[in-house]
Amino acid sequence: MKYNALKGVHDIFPPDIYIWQKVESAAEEVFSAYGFQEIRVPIIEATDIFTRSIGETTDIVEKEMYTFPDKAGRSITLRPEGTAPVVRSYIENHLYNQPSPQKFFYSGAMFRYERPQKGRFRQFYQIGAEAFGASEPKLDAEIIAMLKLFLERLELKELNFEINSIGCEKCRPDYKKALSDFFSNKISGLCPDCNRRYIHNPLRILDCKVDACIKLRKDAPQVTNHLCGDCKEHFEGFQALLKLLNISYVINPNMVRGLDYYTRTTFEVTSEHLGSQKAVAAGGRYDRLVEEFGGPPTPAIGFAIGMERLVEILRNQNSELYTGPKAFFATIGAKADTESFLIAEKLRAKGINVELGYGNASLKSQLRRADKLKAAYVFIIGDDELKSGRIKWKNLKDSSQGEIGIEEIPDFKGLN
RNA sequence: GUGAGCGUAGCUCAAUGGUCAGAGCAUUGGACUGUGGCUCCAAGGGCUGGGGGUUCAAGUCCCCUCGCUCACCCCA
Repeated sequence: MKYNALKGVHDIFPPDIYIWQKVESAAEEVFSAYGFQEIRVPIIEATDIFTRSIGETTDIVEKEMYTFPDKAGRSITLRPEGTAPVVRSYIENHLYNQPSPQKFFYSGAMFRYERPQKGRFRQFYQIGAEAFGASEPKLDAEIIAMLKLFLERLELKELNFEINSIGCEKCRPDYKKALSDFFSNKISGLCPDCNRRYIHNPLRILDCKVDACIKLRKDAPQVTNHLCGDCKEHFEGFQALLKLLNISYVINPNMVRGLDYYTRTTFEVTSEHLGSQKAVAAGGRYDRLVEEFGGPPTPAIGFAIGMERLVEILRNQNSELYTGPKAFFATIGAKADTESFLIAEKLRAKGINVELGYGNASLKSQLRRADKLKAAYVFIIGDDELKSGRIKWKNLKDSSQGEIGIEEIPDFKGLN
């Protein structure tokens, strides 16, 4: 019987795992500098948490969620995204009673039942950040700056920052109507998908890739021209700060985010080094969501980074991240084997990476393995060495050799 | 859910319908009885994704199925 991993899920192991670890530690480091603290929320939640936040008619909710009844018949869903659970936690734990703004980051697996393709999987990982309790554009700009610093820390290049504002509950209905009016006499020219979009979410027509639709929407009203006074002021304030920070960006008025809860600022970071799924990170404001979830009115903003997409880029530009053991003990005979085992324990207790020979292998094959592992030093212990108490060491990089007293190994300069 | 491409050794790939399906790399061992890399030698490793059909003969042609990949939809 041969078992395979399920469609759209993947094992992560060396050498890729080193890239993942590098990304995770960079996130923790950079986000902490901005006052974000880690939060860990469950992978399963009540289904309502997602249907109500993401939107009943979005594709995620309609056909992509892993939803099932638990043994008591409750509807459970594997989280398809991270914002809703964090919002739930924020309210449930009364975190709004802490000084505002409260900032959190998280990292973990998300699940969406989709056909896999490059940069898209059924179980995928996101690093996300959410900040609650401040509506100023300063927070929006801070979030972008943090994302940029994080990406720079990883030496990612050739990334595009796109921003937009999709207004609030006051101005968006007007814009939606203007858009519907504009397309009302063009429906027959739109692709079948856009005909559906026209009914459910006319905003989506704006990012259709069909040529005919692109032509028809050329003179469509732009959301940035339909913002109310407050939203306009917010968007301009946001941009002014980005300019002060020397962050280059483009306004993409056609950028529509897929989740219903977004308000005002939305943004996306894309890379040309990916396939069709080129968004590495994306996010936006969701000033109404906390209140809709039964919390106090609380403006908020967040984003998520697609781990696999990030790793995909890093894999093609990163040098070797693996470092081998500092010491390798090659032994001849049972007594030497035991002796090396005891010395290794002492070194490991000091945090030194030590590897041992196994399985009665010949000295030659032990050295070969040490070389494959990229060990820095090999210590050779046989009967002669045990008798004299002088252990042979060899530097595998420059082939230099020498001897050292068995008791002095923990202080050997090459290991410390 | 829709469309296209591809499935041969751990990996990358060969093999006009015709001997026992091969090579390079990787793995293990040896040449070198206690010194890695380089070189040379050898070994292990395959239900050619699975099933059915055509044929004297199928890795190769046909059908079905499963899987992978890419794209659409949508999204990180």
